[in-house]
Amino acid sequence: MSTTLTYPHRIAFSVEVAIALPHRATTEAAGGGEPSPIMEPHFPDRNDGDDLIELLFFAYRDFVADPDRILAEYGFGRAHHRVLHFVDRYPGLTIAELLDILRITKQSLNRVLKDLIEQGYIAQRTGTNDRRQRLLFCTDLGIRFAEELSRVQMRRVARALVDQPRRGANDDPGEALASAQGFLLAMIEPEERAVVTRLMARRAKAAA
Amino acid sequence: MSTTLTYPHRIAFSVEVAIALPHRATTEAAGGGEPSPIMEPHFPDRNDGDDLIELLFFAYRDFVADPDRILAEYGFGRAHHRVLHFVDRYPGLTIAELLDILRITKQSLNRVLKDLIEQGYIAQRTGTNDRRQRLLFCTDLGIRFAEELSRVQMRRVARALVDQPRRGANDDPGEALASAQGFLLAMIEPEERAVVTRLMARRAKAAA
DNA sequence: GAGATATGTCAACAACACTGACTTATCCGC
DNA sequence: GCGGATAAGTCAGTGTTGTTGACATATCTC
Repeated sequence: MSTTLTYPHRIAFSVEVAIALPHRATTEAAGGGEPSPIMEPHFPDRNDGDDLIELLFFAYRDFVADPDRILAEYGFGRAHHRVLHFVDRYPGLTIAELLDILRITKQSLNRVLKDLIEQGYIAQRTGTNDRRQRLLFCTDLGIRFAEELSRVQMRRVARALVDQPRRGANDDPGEALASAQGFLLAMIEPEERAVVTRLMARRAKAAA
Repeated sequence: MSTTLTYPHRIAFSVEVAIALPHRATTEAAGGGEPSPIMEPHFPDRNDGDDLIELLFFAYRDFVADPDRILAEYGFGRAHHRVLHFVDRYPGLTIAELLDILRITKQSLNRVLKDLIEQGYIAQRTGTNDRRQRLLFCTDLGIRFAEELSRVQMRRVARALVDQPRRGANDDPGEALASAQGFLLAMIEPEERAVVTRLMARRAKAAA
């Protein structure tokens, strides 16, 4: 069986220019007299940066539109999805951890969490180490719902890696995956990157 | 002057597995009898897809947090930013075009647009070809404000391309830019990709 | 036992999206 | 030039999701 990869849309705008400056220039080594400015990376052509900013907007717009359609059928919103997703993927998450992930207030979280608990998608258990904590878990119903929502987003992401226009010899979707993960991770606030990787490592560990 | 590129955070989770299937398998060519299923791309390891989904969430979360801080000082919100951004980058945009970009209702747009017009950031001109249209332009004030908001996002994106962990020989930030643009474009709804590239091409043309 | 911490809750409010209905100005085809 | 379609503006009501501020309860830690 022969298969063909199709690249339906090639990028029309210029991508040839590179970032001129590294994150920090090591000018300190040169001499002692000059002040040591932190060199900011920048785009030689502003349009490149703007294109990326806009593409992120468009990508996210369509990325959330998929689950939104399903959520509407259930009478839930995006906020419910986010909670369900993280509880599904990180069983035993505490309220405090969830608040730090979502960056919302306790009151905002509680509203949607209460909906999900009352309707049987999420269950709470008192922490064993610390009985003040409420550990969050998905019920079977919750797992199935999370799965259904995940499916459409997974499909879009997988398709993106396949459809993604290829540059030169870099023709491997595994490369595309690593590349996309690297870029998105680097978009996260630097001090927060370790927090995110640690969170995700937790999942990898649980699977093993 | 010698410079060093620093790669502060390497990805800890596995990225070695590839997408198994192309967007559409051309099984139609083989025979007539079998139904022709549309083969969906998928992840051999679900965790890879989930990681990407979560990274997109975290990246977007921090990406919008930058301008949000500035907007709060001006008494504006995210919705104002989106309008200002697109009007700034695509002068002469019509209401209908803006609605299609933002995917919101006329009423939602009007509320924030009115704020921006009243406070002198955006001006309207009646269309010349079609006098029903209201063409949108940024005032000098609007351009400066858009620039200020753009700067922080541009900084994050440029830094991401430099900080992004490199895979093998692929050590060029220009490559990283093209790669990120390709991925994000491919995340857009397929029928909409051409619309977006056409929009962006408009800007490239205007610059020439 | 005292203070810190994790969580839950009440109330009010703001931003931003929605629907539905209606108006005005303009364009385009006959 | 008339009539229907189209671009835009507006009024009114509603829902989701975020916020602040204040306060209660249970539990941990010292």
